[in-house]
Amino acid sequence: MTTITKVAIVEDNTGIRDSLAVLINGTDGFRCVGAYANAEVALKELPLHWPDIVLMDINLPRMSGIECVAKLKALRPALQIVMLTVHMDSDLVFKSLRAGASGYMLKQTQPAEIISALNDLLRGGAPMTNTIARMLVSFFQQPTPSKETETLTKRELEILKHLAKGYQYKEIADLLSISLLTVRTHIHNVYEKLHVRSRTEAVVKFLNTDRTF
Amino acid sequence: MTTITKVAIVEDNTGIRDSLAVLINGTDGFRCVGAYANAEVALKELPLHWPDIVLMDINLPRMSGIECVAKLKALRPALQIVMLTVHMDSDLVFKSLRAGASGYMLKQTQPAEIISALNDLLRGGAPMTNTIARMLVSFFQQPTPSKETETLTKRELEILKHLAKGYQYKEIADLLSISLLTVRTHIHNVYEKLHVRSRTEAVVKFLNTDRTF
DNA sequence: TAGAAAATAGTCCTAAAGTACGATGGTTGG
DNA sequence: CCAACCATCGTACTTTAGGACTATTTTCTA
Repeated sequence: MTTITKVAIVEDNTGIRDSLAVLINGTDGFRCVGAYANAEVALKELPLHWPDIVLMDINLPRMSGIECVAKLKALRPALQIVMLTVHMDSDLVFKSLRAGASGYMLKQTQPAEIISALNDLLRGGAPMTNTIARMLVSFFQQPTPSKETETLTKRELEILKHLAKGYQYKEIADLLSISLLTVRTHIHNVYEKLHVRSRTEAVVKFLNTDRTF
Repeated sequence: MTTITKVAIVEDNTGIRDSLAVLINGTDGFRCVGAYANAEVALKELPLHWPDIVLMDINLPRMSGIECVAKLKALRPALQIVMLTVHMDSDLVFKSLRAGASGYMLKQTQPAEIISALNDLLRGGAPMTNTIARMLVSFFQQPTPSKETETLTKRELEILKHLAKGYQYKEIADLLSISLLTVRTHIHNVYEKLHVRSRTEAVVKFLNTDRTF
């Protein structure tokens, strides 16, 4: 069985758009089923014949590619989208991913790599440049230095986790079958160890360090 | 100039450890400068002759590879560490990254790919399997569905951000040069829109959705 | 096994947060 | 132009959180 993967392109530069279309149609197993110059047209046309994958430019006139991704994903969550861009702004990368993009490539990428990115997507991967991979990894590494929560005891950490879920003293006391007063004592100790003075500060500090719950 | 990249191995399985050493020493530009069977020895020996890269097994007797990574990174932040493992548990992946690992590969990876992972690291990348890349991307995508914060007005969002920094009503009022009463009204409206009943709940919801600040 | 650390519980008091209302300009899109 | 929304400020009241202490019982661990 030779399944054809349908790919659509959203890119305002005519030259690049056509090159991509030629590249895709020239590759076995892929077919370009649509090429649009802006987000508005894409949003109107794509739902008529859904492709499997969309190559999306970020810099589009009026509505940005990121906004377009969000809207497309809302309509069809299974759609796979790879962002294409010239610059690699970390802010845009994260926004794209949060909007629902599954990959992020630079426009100057070699044609062969574009194709391997598509194949990667089909195999359940998330194609991206190595710089972007490092950016994502850095996001997780960053919070580590602040090891203040490591000094917390098990019980204190447990209570802090409940705090981070929005429970109030009395609720935590009931959940753990201990006195409200004990809960308060623990929380007081947590505040001292984390050098904070309120629930919210403690929770923020906790969420930024121990993202393991 | 031919710079040699020094690589060390921490792996309890003798066979795998030796294979890796042979592979590395057999590759131009790389040299295996140490191979240790457990975390304790590695922690003792590595600081004597720091390598550029460490290949770290996750499943080690007693102290886990993750803990070892954390300790090594604390001693030498510039050290690059790639985790090696048989299974791909998402929890372990995130914990490894948070501990300071820069890459994450499976043991059954082809020798050639191990080497290309090392090269990727040297070029500033973060070598990982495509499944793991997708896991990282999914982490950012996940929060998106909850679009409740989108209904907030600019002012409400602004105040919510201050709440998320731990400021209290009076401080926010002073910062924005408005009345404490106004702050309270805004926050009250935020609570209604987010369907929460306390600062902490609102902040948690906010941090889980709008990680873009 | 003695000492330290952790978990438990308490009182008294103050400050902050939250609820439930009402009200007034200003802006804006249909 | 008007309805809807937004930002602003207010009163009266209740509830929760937090500070500053003290104190007992468990549970580790050196």
